[in-house]
Amino acid sequence: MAEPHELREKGLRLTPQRELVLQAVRELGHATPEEVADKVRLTHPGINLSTVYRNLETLENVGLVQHTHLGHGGATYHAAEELTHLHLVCGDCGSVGDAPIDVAANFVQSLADDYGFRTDVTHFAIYGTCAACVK
Amino acid sequence: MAEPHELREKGLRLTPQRELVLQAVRELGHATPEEVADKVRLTHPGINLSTVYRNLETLENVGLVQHTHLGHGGATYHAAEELTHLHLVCGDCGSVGDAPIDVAANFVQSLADDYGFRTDVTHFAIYGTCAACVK
DNA sequence: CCAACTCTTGCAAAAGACTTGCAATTAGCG
DNA sequence: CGCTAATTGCAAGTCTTTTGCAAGAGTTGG
Repeated sequence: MAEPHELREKGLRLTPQRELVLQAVRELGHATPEEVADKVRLTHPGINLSTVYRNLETLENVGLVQHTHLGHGGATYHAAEELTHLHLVCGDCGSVGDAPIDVAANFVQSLADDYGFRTDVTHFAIYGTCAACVK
Repeated sequence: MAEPHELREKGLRLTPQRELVLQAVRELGHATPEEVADKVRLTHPGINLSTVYRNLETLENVGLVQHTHLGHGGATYHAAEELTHLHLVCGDCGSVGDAPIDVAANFVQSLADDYGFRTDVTHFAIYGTCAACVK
């Protein structure tokens, strides 16, 4: 096995906690630190919440995960591979839908052209009312 | 004077604290609850922070102010009249720029057409890097 | 103008979310 | 195998926002 483990490639130590946190983020799609901790605890009950927070931060620094703000208070984490969509947060029912980034392409372009603003379109959630609640 | 004071029209009691909070939000453009409290305290030192929180909530319920998420943790409040622009939050320098809503018109339309999602474009901040920091 | 009825305020405590200091543990390297 | 530095667990701490409750006001009807 010549697979140097992605974590090591990033210059990180390979600890079970770290792997579990990354795996949990990937499996959950998007989740708060608390949810990640719960997920991890299913198989590894002893893990500490601050370890989860620190690992999320570390993993974000090396680009394996990323966080987004879904409106309320806390951040939500995603695996980097998954950041190919926008989040449509419904203020009524709280659901989080997805939409491909392309939908925003023109918008992003306009901001760049008119304001010189380089938009990180995956970082923010789009807030509104989902189709189901509009009815 | 047949002016029934906008607050009373909304069915709210007219208290000095309430007026001051509303006025502070209007003068500040956009501000966190903490900032509103500081502003109000300049002229009315005794006001309690929880009163500010409660009034912001009350004023939001009747539609005189509204809150937006600018990325980090806390909410930011705006006078309802002012919600005619987007917020461009720079992740580098933390500045908050404005852009007219029109820039997002196409984007909003696409989301409505393709996903039936009715976007509240003023509720979320646009995250990215401002022109100054891009350089 | 007064009394009664609610809505509001202040205060203090509490809850929630995240951070930090520190000692013990452990991964990675020679 | 043994060392060094990164990492973990734990506890305490910070910061922001919320909540319970009694005291204090704004309103309305009389």
